[in-house]
Amino acid sequence: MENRFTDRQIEIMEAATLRIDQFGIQELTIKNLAADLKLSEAALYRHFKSKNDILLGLLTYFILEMKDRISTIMSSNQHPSDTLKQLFTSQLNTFVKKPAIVSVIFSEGIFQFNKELLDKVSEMMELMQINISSLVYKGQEQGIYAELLGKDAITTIIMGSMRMVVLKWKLSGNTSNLVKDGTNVLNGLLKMLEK
Amino acid sequence: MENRFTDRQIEIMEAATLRIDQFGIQELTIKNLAADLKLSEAALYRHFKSKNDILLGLLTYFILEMKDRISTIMSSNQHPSDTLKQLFTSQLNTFVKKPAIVSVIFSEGIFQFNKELLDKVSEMMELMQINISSLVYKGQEQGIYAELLGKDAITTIIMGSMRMVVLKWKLSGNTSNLVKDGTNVLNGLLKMLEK
DNA sequence: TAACTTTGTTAGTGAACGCTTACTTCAACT
DNA sequence: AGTTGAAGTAAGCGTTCACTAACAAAGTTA
Repeated sequence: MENRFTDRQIEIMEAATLRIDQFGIQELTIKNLAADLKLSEAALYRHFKSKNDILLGLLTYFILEMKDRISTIMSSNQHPSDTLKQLFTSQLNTFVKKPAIVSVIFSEGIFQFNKELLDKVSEMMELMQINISSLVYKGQEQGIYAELLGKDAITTIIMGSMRMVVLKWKLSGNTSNLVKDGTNVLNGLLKMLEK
Repeated sequence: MENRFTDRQIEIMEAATLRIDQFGIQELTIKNLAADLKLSEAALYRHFKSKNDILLGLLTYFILEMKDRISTIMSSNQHPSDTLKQLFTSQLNTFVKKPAIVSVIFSEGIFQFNKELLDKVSEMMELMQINISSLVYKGQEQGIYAELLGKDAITTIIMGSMRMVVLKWKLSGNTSNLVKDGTNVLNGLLKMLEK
C-alpha cells in the first residue's frame, strides 16, 4: 500500500479516529485533538492545513487500506457466495478492530453538505457496491442465484442488511457480536438467494 | 392525534426541519432559525427552553404522527405481505412529502453521544422493528414465510434494505423515485421469503 | 560556521455559538 | 380602568471555535 502520509500525520489521524469513536465527531476539535497528542494547537497546522484536511486524510487513509484488502479477496476465484462471505468477514473484523471508522462512516449525515467529505464517503460505498454487484452478477450468470430480482436490487439488499447489522452493533455500544450477527444474516440471505 | 405543542412551537419545529433538510444539521443555529422565522433569537426561548428541546420536540412530533399512521395500518387484518407493503408505502410517501425528516433520522451519528436525542431515534427504529417483526412472526406461524431464518434476522434484512433505498434516494439529492425503488426491493424480498 | 528547514511553542485573533437580562407591547380578564 | 401574563425586542454575556503571527530550538546542508 503506497503511503501518502508522514508518520506524524498518521499519528494525528489515528488520534482523531480514536476521539471520534469515543466521544463523537462533535468532540473532534483542534484543542481536544492537540491535547490528546500532547501538542499545541498550532503544531497540528504544521502537518495539516485545516481541520477538514485531517478528516479528509483519515477517510483517504482508510479507503487505501480497504482497497488493498478487497482486491486481495476479489482476485481469488471461488464460489461467489464464498467471496461475499470473505468480503464481509474481512470488513466486519476491521470494524471490530477499529470501531472508530464506523463512527465516521455513520456520520455521513453531517458530511451531506460538505462536498469533499461526502465524496469520500460515497467512494467507500461505491467500492463495496461495485464488488458486491459484480459477484451477484457472476452468480446469476452461472445460474447459482435466483433472477427474480436484478443484481442492483440484490446488491441494495445485501449492503443494506449488513449496514443495519453494523448500525445495531453501534447502537448497542459495540457489545453485540458483530461478526457473528453479520455472518448469520449474510448466510441466511445467500441461502434465500441460491436456487 | 393528541397535540402537545402550541401553534408557534409547531411553526418553529417546521422551520427547523426545513433548514436541516436544506442546509444540514450543522446549519441549524438559533441565529439562523430565528432569521428564518423573522423573529429575534430570544423569542425562540419563549417557546423552547433550549436548542436541544427544539430537536427533541421535532422528533417527538414526528413519532406521534408515525405511531398514528402505523397503528391504523396494523389494525387491519390482511396478508402479512400486504400489511408490510402498506407500512412501507405509507412511510416512504411521508418521506417524499417531508424529506426533511430523513435528514434528521440519518443524523443519528451526531446524536450518538446525546442520550435524549439518541433515545428518540432509537424509539423510532424500535417502533418499525416491533411491527415488522410481529408481521414476520405471523407470516411464519401461518406457514407463509420460510423459516430458515429467524424473525429477527429477517426483520434486520427488511429494515436494512429499506433504509438503504432511502439512503440512496438521499444521496441522489432526492431525484430517484423513492416509492418505486422501495416497492420494487420490498416485493422482491417478499417473493424470496414466501415459500 | 553560517544559512536554511522542520517542527515545535506562546499568545493571541475575529467570528460564531447558545443563552440571558432588562425592557416593551398588547390583548384578555377582573 | 387597572392588572396581569404571554410574546416580543435589543444588547450583550461568557465560551468555544478554527486558525495565525512571531518567535525558538534543533538538525541538515552548503
